[in-house]
Order: sequence, then structure tokens, then C-alpha cells
Amino acid sequence: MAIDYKQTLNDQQYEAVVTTEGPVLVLAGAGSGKTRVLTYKVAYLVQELGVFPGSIMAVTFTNKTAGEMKERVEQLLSDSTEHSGRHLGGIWLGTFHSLCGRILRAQIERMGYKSNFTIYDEKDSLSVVKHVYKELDIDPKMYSQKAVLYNISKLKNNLIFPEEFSRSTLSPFEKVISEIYDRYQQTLRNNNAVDFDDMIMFVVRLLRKYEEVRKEYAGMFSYILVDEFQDTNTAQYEFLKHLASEWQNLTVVGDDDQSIYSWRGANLGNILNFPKDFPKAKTIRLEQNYRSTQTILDAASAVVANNMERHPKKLWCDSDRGDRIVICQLHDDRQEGDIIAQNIEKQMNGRYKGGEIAVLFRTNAQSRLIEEALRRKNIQYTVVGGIKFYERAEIKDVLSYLTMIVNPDDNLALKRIINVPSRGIGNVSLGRLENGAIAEGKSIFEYAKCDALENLKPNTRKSVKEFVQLIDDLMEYAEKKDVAEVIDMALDGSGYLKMLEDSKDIKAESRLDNIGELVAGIYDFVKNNPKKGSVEDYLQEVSLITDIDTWEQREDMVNLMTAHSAKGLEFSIVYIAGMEEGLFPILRADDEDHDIEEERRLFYVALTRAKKQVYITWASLRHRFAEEYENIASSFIKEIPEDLTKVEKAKRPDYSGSSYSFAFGQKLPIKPNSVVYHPNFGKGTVKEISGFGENMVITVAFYSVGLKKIMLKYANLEIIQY
DNA sequence: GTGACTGTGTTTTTT
DNA sequence: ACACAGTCAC
Repeated sequence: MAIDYKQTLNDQQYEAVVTTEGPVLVLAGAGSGKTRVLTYKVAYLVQELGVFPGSIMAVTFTNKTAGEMKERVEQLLSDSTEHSGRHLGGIWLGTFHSLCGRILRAQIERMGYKSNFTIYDEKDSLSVVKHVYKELDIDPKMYSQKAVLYNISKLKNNLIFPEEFSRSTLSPFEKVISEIYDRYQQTLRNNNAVDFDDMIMFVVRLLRKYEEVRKEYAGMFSYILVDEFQDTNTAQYEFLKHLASEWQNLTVVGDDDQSIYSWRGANLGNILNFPKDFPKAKTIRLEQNYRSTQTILDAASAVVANNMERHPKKLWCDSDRGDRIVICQLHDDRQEGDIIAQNIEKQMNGRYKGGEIAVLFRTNAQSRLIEEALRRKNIQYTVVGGIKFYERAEIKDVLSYLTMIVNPDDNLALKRIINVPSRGIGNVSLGRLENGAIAEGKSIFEYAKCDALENLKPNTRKSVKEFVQLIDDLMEYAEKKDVAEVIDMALDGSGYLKMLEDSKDIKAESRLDNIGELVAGIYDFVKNNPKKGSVEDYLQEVSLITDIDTWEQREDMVNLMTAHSAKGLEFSIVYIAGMEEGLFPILRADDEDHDIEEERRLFYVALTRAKKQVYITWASLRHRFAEEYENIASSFIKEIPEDLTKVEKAKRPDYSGSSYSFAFGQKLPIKPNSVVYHPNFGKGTVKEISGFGENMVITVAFYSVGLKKIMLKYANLEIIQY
């Protein structure tokens, strides 16, 4: 049966789906079904217009979203039996980075790189900057390496190439940046490596410079769809413009109120000026919210209305008013964790599953106390983000072995592993190798491979030759075998596994666990990509994977993450923790371009993740580093209309005893038949009440242990139902 | 070349 | 508070 688009979608959604020709701007408010529109539009193109999937490009913000979208469209297509032959094979669906990566594999040789290039993450980039500082003899204390890297990234996002930047008028600091930028880029080239920003910038450069490249790709994509358009940067937007230049069928979907990545170069101007750039563009507004209660929607709208830079819009919904937003003031950050955990426990004993609940915060560091509190209550949780899996030292080490197989010119990868495990090739020897390589204009590996290495001691020379042999063997093996087989050989042959197994370091065990997880992931990869299971295929994919991509929403686990990571997700219950002035909105000592409107949008994003209920917590006292800070409530709290909120203040906690208690609504009276929760006995129903005030004693029928008499003031009881 | 010691930055958000 | 990088002594 064919999909009844008219029936399934509302009028605006339908219009956005069937307006396939020409540029379309879909302004989609939070929870208005933007993913739905994109999914149905792809299905519509394939099914109703008979478009070949290979001529569709769909760009999403994360790999995870790309995967989910593919699944949903395939589901839609297979549900409609008359076109069951249609599937999505060949569609270009992914993030800007993965799509550009694919183009670069095919085209980068035009720029003098080899197609087996490595993709450097931020840590790698920083290592390159460090290397350049040494080369140019620049003092890291004078110019912060991070700040310089940030500036380079900004230049790249704005498509300013090193040559161009060096020609413009520069301040003394900019002159330093320019010099570093230049060397940085040369170093990447020598290593046959690109950073994240290069991936976009290089493709734009190719599209600008080579008409045949532009024609090839622009001709190929007769339909282009873009999600989260508000978070695109200048380079990404130009990429889209080039690709849409032949057919002009560009649908961008976004919400200017949810633009939260300007610090990464996102240009709010892209969405605000889209109608000017494409005068023929049709603008469609999705203003019906299907997610939240009226209360949550009203609160979020009232907050974001304080922003000046935005397309005005009026979101509406026809759901219930719902419960008020609870704003709870805590004494300190530890109590915040405890209260949140306590309340979650209550909700999980009620009708909610852990997976329906999320705790959002501004900074990853805040998760620790909340985690501890949840652990004390044996509540299962997952943390999204934080310490990143693929940035762990052991993971990077192992991946560096694979990288060397694919791109032996990658000096960074070589330096990382040539002495891990220890082969007696220390800093001095490595320095000699590096200098020799530079003198001969070779990569270190190339130099180590061919030369007599007379500047090394015989023992060291032997070790280097053995290392070269190891990599050579792995390379040969990798020609015939898939990445799963290669990783086993690499871990074994390099002695890396043995090094960890023999280590007395207490961290070695968790490192082994992590490597186990990585290997399991590699086996999965090979299983899922029967035709493309080479080391090179794997590395290309894995370099772009982030934690949010691997996160799976589990039914039973409470979700902890930053407000940024929560973009695009929804939960029945949302806690927003740490709502203090200076933390959310965040305030930094050296903030030049600190943007309060962006912080407000981030708060808007956090609020609109909730379907049913929002809890906002803030603590008067918070620990930062080793110190305590006094805080006042976030100014954003006041922006929520009072009639939508319920304000509570916790008693000062008593940490002297082993436990203390406070719950939302603790003071409310208990009556017979109230349902209560006891930390040891679990849930029960109140049968009898005697005594008054301090001496009140209740008789409770617990589901687990039967009747118990309990003295209220000692009981640490929570009321689930009055 | 290894291990202990010191100093620094970290905790804004991420492809 | 803590991890990490850089430096120094052996």
C-alpha cells in the first residue's frame, strides 16, 4: 500500500515534503516534526517521483541521525508493498564531514595529497601545533596553543586559506597566527593528513577551482536535503551552494532558535539570510509542536522571546497544560545530586522507566556528583560524552598501528607508537630519526626504512629495523585480510597486548577492557560491511565517530548529558541542573565573544527536550576545582512566567549522619492509603497513622516485607502518591 | 632511557 | 582535585 502523505502529515509538513523543486527553507520549531519531514521527503522522492537514490544527498548533524534516518526511510519504503523493489542503495546520507571525506578520497590527489590520507582529530591537531611551536621556536606561554588552534579553525571555517591570510593586514598576534597556520598546514601535508576543518575547506576549494569537479557532483545530486541548517558554518554553506548549483533543489531544515554552535563557526546568518541568497526560495513554517505540554512550550517560548536575532514564530500545541515546572533551590552541588537521584528513584518506582528520564547540564564536569548520587541509589545510568572513547590513549595507540598500515607517512602516528611498547627508541633516537627525515625530505618511516641510520647506536638501529619490519608485515597482511584479522595481528605482533597484560599499573585492566571494546567494534564493522572491511575503510569511518553516535538509548537507564548533546532528542522527564548565573549562562573570565543569546537558545533547547515535566535545580554553593563558590539563580529562571512554575527550597543538608533526606513535596501530609517509598523496604501503602509532629508513627504495608511500624522523623520516606 | 618531580590548565559546548 | 606534559636526576 502506498503511503498516504496527505493523511499522515499536517498541512505544512505535507507542503514541505511535496515541494520538491527549487530551494525550500523549512523553519521548524522544536518538536514540530522536522526529522519526520526529511524522512518522508526522501521516501516521497524515491517512491512517488522515482528518483534514483544515488542522486539524493541528505546531510545530518551526527552519524547517529544519519543511520536512524536511513532506517526510517527504508522502513517507510518497505511498508509500501507496491514499490517494495525500491530501496536506498546509493543514497549519499551522512554528516558534512563524512560526505566530504568521501569526495576527498576520490579527488584529493588534485591537491597533491594521497587518497590514503589520515583524518586528524583535535588532539592530533594540537600535537601538530606543538610541533610547529618547536620548529618556529615560539613560547607556548606567550601564545596559547589552544587559542591559536581555535583561530586557525575559525579561519578555515570561513574559507580563509593560509596564503590569503598572510596577505591581509595583520595585528602582531595575527602575524604569529599566520606563520603558525602556514607551517601547520605544511606539516599536515607532509604527514598526508587533514584536520576536520580541512575536509570541508578542501572540498570547497576543489569545487571552486575545478569546473569538472563541480559539474560532476552538482550534476549528480538532483536533490539535496539538509538537517540542522542553523548550525552550518560558512564553508559548509558554500559547499551546499556549489552542489545545488545545477538543479537548485535544495531543502534546508532548521530552527534559528536552536543554533548553539557559533563557537564552532556556525553562522546564524546562513538561516536568517537564506531567503535573500535564494530569492526563489519557498519558506515553510512548522509551528505545531507535538512533543511537549502547553506549560513547557509556553515557558520555552517566553524565554527565547528575549532574543533579538531570530525569525519570529509562534509555536502552539494541543496537548494538556501539564504540570508546572519545578524550580528547586539546593544548598550545594552535592545536595543537588542527591535530590535529583532521590526524585528519579521515586519516579522509577512510579510509572517511569529510567530511559524516559534525562539529566542535562551545561558542562560535563557537573555529571560526576550526579553520577555518584545515582550510584548510591543503585540507579542505572549512561553518560553521553565526557571522556571520549576514541581519545583514550590506548585506543589512539592501537588505531595508530592501523594508521601506519594505511598511511605510513603519518609521522604523528609513528611517533606515538614507535616506542609503545618500549623498544628502546627514546626521545633522543626519535629526534635523530626525525632530523634525518627532514634533511632528506622524507617521512620518518620512509627514512627509517631506507637509510643506514648511522647516527643511531647499533642496538637502537636494530630496534628501528624491527619496528619497520613489523609495520611492513602488517601492511602486507592488510592487503589480503580484513581489519578484524589485521587488528588481531597488530595487537599481538606489536607486543601491545602483552605490555598491558604484564603491567602492574592498576589502569592496565581498564585499558585492556577498552581495547576489547574497540576490537568488538571492529568485528561488528567487518560483519556489517562485508564488501568494505579493509583497514582503510574502517579508519575512514572511525575517525569521524563520536560518543553520541555510539550511544544507545536504553529503556532502563537514566540519561546524563550536556544540553548540547541533547539536541534532537526527547525525554518524558528532563532535569536541568546547575541553573546558576555564571554556569548557565556560562561566563568565562576571558570571554571576548561570549554570546548571551546563544546561551539562551541552549536553555531553550534543554527545556524543549521534555515531553511531560521539567525540573530545574540550582545550588547556592558549588565546588569548582578545589574551591567553593557562592551562586545566585540563573537570570534565565526569571524569564519563565511565574504562573508556570512551582518554587521549592531544600532544607540545609546534614552531612554528619550517614543519610539525610529531602524530597520534592516532602512536607505534604500523609494519609491512609498514601503510597510511600522506603530506601530499604521499597514501596508500600500507609495503613494507620498515630502520634503528632515529631512523634508521628505510621504503619505501612510494604510489598516486600509486609506490615511495619515506622517513626516518620527517622524514616527517610518519600511519598509517591498522596 | 626511565622514573620522579613540578607546574599548568582543566570544566563550555563537538564534527 | 587531578591529570598530563615537560623537566631533571640517575
